[in-house]
Amino acid sequence: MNTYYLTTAIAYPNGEPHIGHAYEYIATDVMARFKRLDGFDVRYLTGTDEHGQKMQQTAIQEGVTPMELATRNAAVFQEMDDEVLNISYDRFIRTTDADHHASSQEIWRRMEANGDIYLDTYAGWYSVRDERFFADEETQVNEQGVRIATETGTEVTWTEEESYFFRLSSYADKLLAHYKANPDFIAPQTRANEVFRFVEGGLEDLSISRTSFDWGIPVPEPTNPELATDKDHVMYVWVDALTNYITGAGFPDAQSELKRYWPADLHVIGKDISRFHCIFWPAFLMSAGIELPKRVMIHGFLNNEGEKMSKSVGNVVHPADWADRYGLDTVRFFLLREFPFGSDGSYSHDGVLRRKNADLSNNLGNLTQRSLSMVYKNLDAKVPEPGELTDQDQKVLADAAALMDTWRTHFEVQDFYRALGAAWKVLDDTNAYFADQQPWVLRKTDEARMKTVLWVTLEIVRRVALLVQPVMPESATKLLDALGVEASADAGKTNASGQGPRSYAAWDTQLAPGTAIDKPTAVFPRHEEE
RNA sequence: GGCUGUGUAGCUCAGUUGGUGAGAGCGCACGACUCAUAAUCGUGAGGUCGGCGGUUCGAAUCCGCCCACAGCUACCA
Repeated sequence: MNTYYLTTAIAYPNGEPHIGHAYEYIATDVMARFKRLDGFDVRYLTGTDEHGQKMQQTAIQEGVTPMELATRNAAVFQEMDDEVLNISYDRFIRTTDADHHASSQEIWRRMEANGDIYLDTYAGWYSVRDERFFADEETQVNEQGVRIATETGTEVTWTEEESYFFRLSSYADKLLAHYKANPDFIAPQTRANEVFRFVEGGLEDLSISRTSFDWGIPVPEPTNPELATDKDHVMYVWVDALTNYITGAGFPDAQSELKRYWPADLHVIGKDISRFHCIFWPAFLMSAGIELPKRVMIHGFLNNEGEKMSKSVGNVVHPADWADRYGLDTVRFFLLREFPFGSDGSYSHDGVLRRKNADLSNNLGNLTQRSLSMVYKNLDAKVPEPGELTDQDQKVLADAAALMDTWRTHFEVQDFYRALGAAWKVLDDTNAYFADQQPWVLRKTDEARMKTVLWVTLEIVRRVALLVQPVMPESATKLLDALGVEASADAGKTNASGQGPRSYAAWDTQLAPGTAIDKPTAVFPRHEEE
């Protein structure tokens, strides 16, 4: 069976999850469910990135240990995945997991064995009060002429500390060659361009350890005596964070049954961390002699009515609030249907409402309801037997049948926006077809023809319902229930979804005449709110 | 400043390698129908395709300049 391994970025759990996190998890979930329904052996990894100075500082402020803080906050993310978003991850990895420690130390050893790690000093703006370094742009010179950290207002001084470095500089050409040979490695193109230009400008070696704090994975004992030191180093968090992707595939256990998943097919990330995934990560892997992931898909940020989401503006949306207000499936649908994945998006209450009422209630929901109602009331609640198909029947059926290939093509590049657009075009046409055929008139004049029209319509609804299971698992399941399609698996939640009447393998298994249906009820009620 | 993009109907956007009179969805107006979730179907509104200039028989689509907006320009994550 073909494997498909995909990941989200792991969240830094020093704050609460917001709709931006949810966006990434949902999109990745949709991709994972799609592949499972399409018969792939899928593994979906998500989790939390728990080390680093900020976690340690936050813990100190709150009077708990870093581990306690991490455990508490990781649980918040995991609960959101489980109880709010219905995310079908296969493992929720925490960078504090024991196997991840082993994995991170092993990739470090391999990079070292390849001669890419050396000991030197790292210089930067250091705040004694905050006990941390600040990047140049995180500092400013105040009115007294003293350089301070913008965030905390404390004085910073130019300081050097011992650090291990990674020879990133020697990987620029190799990276460029890889980008050129693998044009789909980074998407969308505009993000890829940014990465190319950055690398073309030359790369500096990267400081990959810290001695100024200890909340991290210890650097393993060096084998090369020149690297020996009496200081305690922990890994720079990005070394450990990125490595989660191979830990999730069983690294370094050569016997692991998870090994079949590497190289990953897809890393889904936000645009703020493209450099780490498109430059540092492949360089680390090259150094360690590990295959590179096949693709990094970079999504955009969500704006609230065109404005950046921020705590100070007070327009931060909590996923649970949205799910409660509109329904989870509506939220999932909206986020993928409203704007292209890879572009920034803007959401608003009116926008969600329009999508919900127009696309879900009026279009898909009502098409289902009007056709099922006629069957229920006039045809003894049994799926009718179609007669000879007219050109019009065949046209709409063929358009619906073509959606599977269209979706596969678009999903290959995570173009959920166009995939959904194509499906809704078919639904638009089907509503027009239904109105044009006027089955309510045929009821009195030509019952056989009415049966054909109703069967054609229901068959198209079946295909669309089957198709949209990854996007709206709950609602699609209700639609398939209403059509009397025999249940199989779980709408893409597990690999069991790859076969049976609700898998994509059943794409051409048409709706069986004679199937009993229940009294239809609205699957997508219009939005009601005071 | 440099680099990369974007700028098309009220809104969100499509528009292959330049070619019949510039499109879709939503929203809006009017009309039709009544199977259906006050849903659906049809018609329409007539937008200098950011601006100027150029190439061409012909450009939203190529070239140049300009304007506006966004992103990137490394080690907090």
